[in-house]
Amino acid sequence: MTAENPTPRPTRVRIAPSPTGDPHVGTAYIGLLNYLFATQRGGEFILRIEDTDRTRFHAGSEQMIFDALKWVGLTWTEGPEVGGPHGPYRQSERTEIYRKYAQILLDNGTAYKSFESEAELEEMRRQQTAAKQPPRYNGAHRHLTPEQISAYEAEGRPAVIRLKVPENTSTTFRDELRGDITFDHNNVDDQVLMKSDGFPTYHLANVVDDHLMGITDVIRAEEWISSTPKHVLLYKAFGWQAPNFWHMPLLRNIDKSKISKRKNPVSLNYYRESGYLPEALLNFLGLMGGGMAQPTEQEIVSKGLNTKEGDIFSLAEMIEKFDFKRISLGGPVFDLVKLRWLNGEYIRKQSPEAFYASLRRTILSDDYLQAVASLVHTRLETLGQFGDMTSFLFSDNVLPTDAVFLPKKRTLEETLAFVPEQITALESADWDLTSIESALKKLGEEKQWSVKENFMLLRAIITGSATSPPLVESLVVFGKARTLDRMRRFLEAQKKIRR
RNA sequence: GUCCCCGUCGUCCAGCGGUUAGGACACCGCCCUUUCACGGCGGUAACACGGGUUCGAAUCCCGUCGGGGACGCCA
Repeated sequence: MTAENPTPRPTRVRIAPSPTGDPHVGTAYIGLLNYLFATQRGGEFILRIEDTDRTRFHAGSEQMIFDALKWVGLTWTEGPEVGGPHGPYRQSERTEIYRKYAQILLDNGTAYKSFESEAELEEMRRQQTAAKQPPRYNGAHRHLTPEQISAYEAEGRPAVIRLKVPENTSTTFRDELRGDITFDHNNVDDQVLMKSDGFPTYHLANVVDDHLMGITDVIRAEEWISSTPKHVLLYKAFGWQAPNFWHMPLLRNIDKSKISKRKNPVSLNYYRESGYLPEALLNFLGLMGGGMAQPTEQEIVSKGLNTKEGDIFSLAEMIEKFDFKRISLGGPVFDLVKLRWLNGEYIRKQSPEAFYASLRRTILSDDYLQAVASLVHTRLETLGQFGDMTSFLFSDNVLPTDAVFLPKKRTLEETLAFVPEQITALESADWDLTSIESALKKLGEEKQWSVKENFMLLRAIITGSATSPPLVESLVVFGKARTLDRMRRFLEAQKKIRR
């Protein structure tokens, strides 16, 4: 049952991000790891878009993912846009393929149709949870007769296709970092493989695609361990050789929970827009998990290294020295403080020309400066006032005093409780004038905050002042990632102050 | 609740049966300096706990505890 690897195949790995929002730092992390793995073995690193969830699909997301990965310096040889021999590389364009393979499973008895509605399933899980049972599909439609199936279909009831997990056995697979892991099938659910909308779930799609695309090694985050038995079962059901599995530790927040936007800037756009150098970010990501050997004492002496230089390395050095067998399994905390130090090291090492070029590429780009200029054009009397009016757009630390941000008729408590609501509203807004404005106004109406209170609070948080260029226009210029980050930092700062 | 993974300074890593348990970030002190930053020097700080195995355990085994993840017609 253990995945053996009798015939050596050329290494092929992939990352499979989902276009549901901003490009995620975890995507860059897993992307880096896959890239290193492939490059070290002379293999291929491919990019596949997992867009099978229509409800979470976000239009601009795919392009942002491409841009962000290129920004950090990763390149792939097959993918959407690039093409390749195993396309299409967008799962939404492969639905016929999944349908065909789902039918194979139906035919060979390793999957079955299931007709419960989502509401019924929800109720089932609710009862199980209430009874302190693990929530799990109860298998009611596992053994439907052909007649019953026809009857349901005649009724026009939508069906999903589920994996028929064999009873009274277990699945063992090898994790290349951890060794054998066994799951009793009592703890493996009859996972939905095809949704009623005709799209596959991740589980089916990733197995079919990985096989068809010749993926030899699946390097993904640890959160996938518990669904790996389902994938192994699928490979078996198809009679395919399973790839090797490498589960990487999860990046963590300061409190050790899985990294999340609530507690940590997680959008790669944030890092780009607030002036992190891509080499520094990549270097930092390479530090997470400890795949790089630290220099020995002799090396430090013979090469005249500063001790801290053991933490500083380029992509090329990672390709040369990164060792997957060295990866430590404890989830690393993504520590912004150390990232900032590292970034500072990179900035200090730049030539004056390179440093200036970096500024011109980001915080002082023509695009940015022009956008900022149009914000204050009619408001200043001398050009010298430009800085006075726009400094908040060029600062990283802006903190309003109570007197500035606290609305006259609101308590501190309700104000600090309202800010997270603003954050949530802005998170789901497209970043343009009308979307931002309507998101904020809608929230204000729901929560009985006047437009004035609502907007002045936000103005204070973002600009540090009660006077500023037009708020929403300023937010558009400042950018979504930085705006949200500033709001979260405001809350953090308040928490510290009040403690 | 069930299953799975993990457990060395606050954080990131080193250690892989015998070390005064090492480095980096952060923090503290001193030096450099018109200020700040950089830089230099020094310091505080960890093997979760309990049993084994062994002449000897941070290192191997078991248990406890702790942390995390998964349990979706999300990925």
